[in-house]
Amino acid sequence: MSVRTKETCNKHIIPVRDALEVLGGRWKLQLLIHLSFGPRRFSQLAKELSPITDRTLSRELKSLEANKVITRTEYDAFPPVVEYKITPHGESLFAVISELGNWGRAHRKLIMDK
Amino acid sequence: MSVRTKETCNKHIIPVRDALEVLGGRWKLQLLIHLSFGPRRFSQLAKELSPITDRTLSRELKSLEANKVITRTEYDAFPPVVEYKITPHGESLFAVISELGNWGRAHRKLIMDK
DNA sequence: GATAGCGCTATCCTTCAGGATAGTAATATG
DNA sequence: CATATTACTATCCTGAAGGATAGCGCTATC
Repeated sequence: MSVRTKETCNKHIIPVRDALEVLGGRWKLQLLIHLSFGPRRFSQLAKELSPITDRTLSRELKSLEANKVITRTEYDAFPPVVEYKITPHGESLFAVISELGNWGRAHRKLIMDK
Repeated sequence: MSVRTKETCNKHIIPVRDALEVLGGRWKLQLLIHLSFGPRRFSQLAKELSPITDRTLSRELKSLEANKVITRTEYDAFPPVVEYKITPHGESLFAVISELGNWGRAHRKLIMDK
């Protein structure tokens, strides 16, 4: 352990932020969970996550893909067929999601009880 | 396990969201980490988290207090003395913060390499 | 009497995530 | 020839988070 400069603090904080960013926003978590049940096509996700808009779904998928948490596979067909699928790296997120859920349940209990 | 209706999905998602909300935003995580080194006064936090504004610091502290993650203690003095301190419930967050950090570090490595 | 110190609150402003709506390419089907 | 289908993109708009700046109550010190 080194001294508590702003820099050493940030070194601890940045990876936490990175993780929070991957999960952040209104849709990424839901998206991930739906994809955890198996690969999905764009329109299928749009239905399952309704009322998400196409624009937003498209952006969120790109963000997850950029973070290598899902893959995008395009098949040569018309109308287009594109499949989204969780990567092993994406799977590894579920351990921490489950920890967040455990804390969240304890939290809810504490807050609710008087 | 029950069927995968929107409702059962949400039941899993909501506590995760609760946890993410407690940590969310630009400052709460930093605030928590600084408080993990010991109780702090308002102006002390303002300096340590500079360039946070008073307005924002005040709101963030209230949010953490409402979530019972910190306590606020007011001493009878002038100029005012107010002390903020992590609760045991707040301490319990650090386990999941550390998990987030671990995933974040692995993530950064994966994304950076090639 | 002016100024400083602490822990705020009030007002105004900017930024940005995400919603609403519409349009596109290329083919198949009626 | 019109229409449907799929996976998007383009444009415009709203609401909410958070920044900038100023002020307040009460006392102590110069």
